[in-house]
Amino acid sequence: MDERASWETVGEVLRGRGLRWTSQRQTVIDVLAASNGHITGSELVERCRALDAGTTPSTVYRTLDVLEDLGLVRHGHGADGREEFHVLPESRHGHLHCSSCGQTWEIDERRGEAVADVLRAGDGFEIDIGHVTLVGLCQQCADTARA
Amino acid sequence: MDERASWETVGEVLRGRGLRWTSQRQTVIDVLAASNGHITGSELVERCRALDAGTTPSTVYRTLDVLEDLGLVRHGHGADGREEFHVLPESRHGHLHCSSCGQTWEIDERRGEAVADVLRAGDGFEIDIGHVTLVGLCQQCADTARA
DNA sequence: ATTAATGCAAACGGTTTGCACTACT
DNA sequence: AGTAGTGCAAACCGTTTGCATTAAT
Repeated sequence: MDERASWETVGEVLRGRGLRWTSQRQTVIDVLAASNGHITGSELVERCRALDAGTTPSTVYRTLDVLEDLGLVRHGHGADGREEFHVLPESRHGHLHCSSCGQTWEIDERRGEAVADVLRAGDGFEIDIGHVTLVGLCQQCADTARA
Repeated sequence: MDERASWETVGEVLRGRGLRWTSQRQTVIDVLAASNGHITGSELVERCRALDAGTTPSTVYRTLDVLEDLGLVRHGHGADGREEFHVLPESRHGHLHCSSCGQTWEIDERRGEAVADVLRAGDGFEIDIGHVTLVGLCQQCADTARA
């Protein structure tokens, strides 16, 4: 009991809690495992549909809820405000989104810690760096803008 | 021409651009001027309706678009991903939202600069600190959680 | 008189819900 | 058999759009 959830053990963990292991959940897990660590709700739905054409949004979102309970994903919000899910296990990282070129980068743990330090030093705020996507201009676009 | 917009001069600036100064826009401006610097789209609609019961969402959102063109507001996204408008002129600041108690604080310019420095130092990313609301735990809630 | 702006109502996209049905345990 | 999970369709919320009408210039 009280097993740690991971992609391989989700099934058992679910069953251990009286929940069930279904092919739809399998599909969601497959897509999450193949994602690069973050994905929006609707992207997830699309990709699931690619694997299983019968995928329903409601099932996907409901599955995300239980996976969040298990600690396998955490939700946040992307640059445009849409729900975004961070796939665990992974280092707690944040995201940078360039509003000019549209690319997204990760903020590695070290740099995230530095940001957290600044805010903590200010007034003790414990930031959850992974909850939102920071927006701005990447070096390249910033340079272009200055030129 | 090329006038700088401000709450007092919006009317002239609009007219200078061939646009019009209407009572509905007046209402939106009134609400914005009375706001504490940030407000969501739907909040704005509500408050406008309080002043003028006939306020329509479409008009409010369309007005926000032109005000953004004039540089009087900038849009971003709040903790829950909803559109949030920052009212100018004001120092470029960010927001901190405590996911536990729900309160929101401002990140003053100095601290925002410090955060920007960290990211700029990392890879030259020019963050727009005002575009998103950072989420985490305020000191009080963080302490409670630790206890 | 022009044409920008409004109000309405409908459409949108992403997400959530109620409910009868299916299928894991 | 029991009940968690599903699929569907409809509802939701905030926001956007088309279009005929109103009103600022």
